[in-house]
Amino acid sequence: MEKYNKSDPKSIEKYAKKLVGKTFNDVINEDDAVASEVYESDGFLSEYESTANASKKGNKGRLGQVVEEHYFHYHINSDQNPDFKEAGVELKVTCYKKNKNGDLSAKERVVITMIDYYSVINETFYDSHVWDKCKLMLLIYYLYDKAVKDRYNYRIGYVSLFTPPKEDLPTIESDFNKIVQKVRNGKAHELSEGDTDYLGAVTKGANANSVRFQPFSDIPAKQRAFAFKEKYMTHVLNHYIIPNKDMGEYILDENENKALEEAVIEKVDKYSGMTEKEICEAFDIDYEKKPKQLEAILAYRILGIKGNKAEEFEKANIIVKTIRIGKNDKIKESMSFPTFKFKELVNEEWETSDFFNYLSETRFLFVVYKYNKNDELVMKGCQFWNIPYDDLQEVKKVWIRTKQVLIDGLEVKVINNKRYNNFPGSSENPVCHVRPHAQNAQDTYELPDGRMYPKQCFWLNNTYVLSQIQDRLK
DNA sequence: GCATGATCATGC
DNA sequence: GCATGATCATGC
Repeated sequence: MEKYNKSDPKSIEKYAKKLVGKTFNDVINEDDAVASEVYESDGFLSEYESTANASKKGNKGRLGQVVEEHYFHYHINSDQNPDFKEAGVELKVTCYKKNKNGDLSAKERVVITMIDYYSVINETFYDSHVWDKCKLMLLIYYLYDKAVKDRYNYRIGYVSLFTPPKEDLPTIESDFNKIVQKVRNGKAHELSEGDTDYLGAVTKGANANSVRFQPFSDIPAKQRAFAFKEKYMTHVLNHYIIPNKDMGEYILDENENKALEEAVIEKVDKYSGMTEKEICEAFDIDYEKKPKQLEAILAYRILGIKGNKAEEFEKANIIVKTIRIGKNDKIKESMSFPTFKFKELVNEEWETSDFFNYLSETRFLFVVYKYNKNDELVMKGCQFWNIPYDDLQEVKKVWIRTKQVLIDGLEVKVINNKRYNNFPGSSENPVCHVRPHAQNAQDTYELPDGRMYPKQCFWLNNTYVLSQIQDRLK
């Protein structure tokens, strides 16, 4: 007798839920009789052995194969159909982790399907291949644990069918359109995960040399796949897979039926031209007390958020940055980022470095204010931004120089109790530079040669940031 | 006025 | 206590 009805999603889910609490070794061990039959008749044994060998090398995705072969007993298909074809269900085995504070978060993106640059340009979202593969997924979440040596001993914690909720669909559709538009513009090689909110174009291939042709340009583009981004999957886990979690605050009403970015720009635009003081009055905030970070607070109030956290920004990995343009039409300060550890940076390569990942995966919301003649801050509006491909190549130069300076040994001169160094400065590159970012002189990290030195970070040059602000906001 | 070093303030 | 956003301070 069949253990589940392969044309009924609910039946598949019910059967799959019995996986909760099991490790992958449990799944294999409990599968004795059937498995050996399969191996004998299909020659699966050799294939399984190669799987085991691959997993020792840390090959990912193979845990999914264990569930497919040893629990559902279907052939692994690499064809374009959903895994459970009759039910239209795609199986995704994915990973979550427990943070120090006890919160759970997704450990990885969920890759949906490779992007075929030639066929995707003829698709619209709801008849696209990617929608076909993500509209109904069976998510099997296992807990990542650094202490567990054998990956097959990871334990499955949650199993659930998942359909992207209605309120996310306009945003996901808009993400899809942005990606496809870049391909149509012959810019597939400039795609970046930071271009979009929930659905991203993630690089997929052995290394940076895994490239493909694209239809409207001769420039080879990296292989990429559609994927739900990591932060989006964290949200899915905490709000749909695990019920009853505190729901947080949302910018969009469930029935608003708008893509996130469009809705945000619209809301903020309603206040453009108003002074900070006037916006305070509109929201009953005491301007005379002038709380710190007032500009950031106002941005959230305008978006209908009482606190300083919007669920949509969390799940799209959007960071809000306030920008103040001076009366002289210049931005006074450069833009800082998290500090880096000297000893870690020297062991990184650019393509896999922290800063590369941060810049290419993060999307920013610039909220722009400008000082008027009376020295009042006036709201100009907002824009979403992520670093353009060409500019990221400039950052790469600075990053590589920084690494070389650390390898050669940082040169430090002390003048008037200030330590001057030879990290790349702001006149050296149009896009970014390296500068201290610490609490004080004692707030240090160790250099590769053992000296302690004040924490530093990469900064985007103030002139560069200004050049990225849309004219309508200046 | 700009480049660069230094540090404050807030919130978790 | 620390990360991070924000801004000050100094010298050329």
